[in-house]
Amino acid sequence: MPLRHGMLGLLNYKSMTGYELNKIFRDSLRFFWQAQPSQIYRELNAMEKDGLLSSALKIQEDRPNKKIYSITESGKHELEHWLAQGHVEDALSMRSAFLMNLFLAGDLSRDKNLNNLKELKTKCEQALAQMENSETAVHECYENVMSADQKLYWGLTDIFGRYYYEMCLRWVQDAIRILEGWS
Amino acid sequence: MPLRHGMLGLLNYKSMTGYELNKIFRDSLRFFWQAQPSQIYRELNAMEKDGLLSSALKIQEDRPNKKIYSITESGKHELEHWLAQGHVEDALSMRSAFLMNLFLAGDLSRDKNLNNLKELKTKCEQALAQMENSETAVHECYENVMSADQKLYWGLTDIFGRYYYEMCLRWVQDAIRILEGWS
DNA sequence: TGGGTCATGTAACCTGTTACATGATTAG
DNA sequence: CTAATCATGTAACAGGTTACATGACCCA
Repeated sequence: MPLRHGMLGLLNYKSMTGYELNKIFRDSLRFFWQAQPSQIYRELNAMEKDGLLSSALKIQEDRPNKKIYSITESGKHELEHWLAQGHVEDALSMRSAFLMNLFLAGDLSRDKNLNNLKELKTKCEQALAQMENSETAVHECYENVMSADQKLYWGLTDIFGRYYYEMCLRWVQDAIRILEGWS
Repeated sequence: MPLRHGMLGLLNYKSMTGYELNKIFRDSLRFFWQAQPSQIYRELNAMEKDGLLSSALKIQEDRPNKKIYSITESGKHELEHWLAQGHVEDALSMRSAFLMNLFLAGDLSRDKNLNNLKELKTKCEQALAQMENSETAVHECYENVMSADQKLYWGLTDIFGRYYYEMCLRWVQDAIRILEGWS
């Protein structure tokens, strides 16, 4: 359950609200996991019911009240147990509507397919350009809360992202060349 | 709905049973989409109810009876419409329990993390080795049913798979070097 | 005689998505 | 004056997972 354990891991850095968790998923973890606010709030309830979290209501006057969640001992054990698994099989398996589409794209005109691939090429370039700035994103957010070890592993996921986008760009360039050369 | 349209696309090659569809997902499409038999049978029912498929019962004596599904005109339109979308945004977004794990792996001992990465390295090498033989898999299955165009696009997904596994291998080698050089 | 293939599913559950609702404050 | 931010959720639905059930045939 990566959503649950992702949230657990973030709350292990520091206690926070559902709203803050949502921002982190949206701004920093979106490369490898996406979550809607509705899902986060539902999961927080379930996790508290399961004893992995405790919550404290903070009453505010100028802004809406907030519920600050903290990880419990039981939550820390659960997190460690999950982390030890490694989830290595998962790294090589993907689910891609895009590849499904491409696999079946023989029924579509080559022009349309070329256009789609060119659009993808642009997206790849944009994603790579954005990565140049992203180094700061998590950094700024956690500079003070993350240990050297934690930064190291964050860096490894960042490299994975770069490699992935570079690979996609190389692939889409090759694919366009093949389709164009083929007509 | 990639499952639905994937099934539609396969039934556009030729009519077949849920059992055969399941085998294709398991043997040929598993790189970019996975599906349980239960899900396939449920979806077949829904698709027939929606008028995208028709079915004919074939009674057999030595083996269990089978229900052979065929794509309808309405199903072909639906498929074309879905294919035209391209689903390009989807290509760059991933969901990976492995990367979530790694992102939070700072709480785990470096030894355990190194072991996990070495296991991944082996898996990458195996996946690449398997790919050498895979060229035959879909080929044998569809040699006769696929048009030249269809084979072309199948080839592009195959190249994507290769590139992906190669990228993973390069990454995991770098990651191991970084972790080892760091202690 | 035991395990694999053929062939169908059901039921319960878990996870993810979409649409909606509220209402104050603050910055442009 | 308008849009964004803060902060919480609910309800309904869609899609994916796991466990189970049936029963004959074929091969070692």
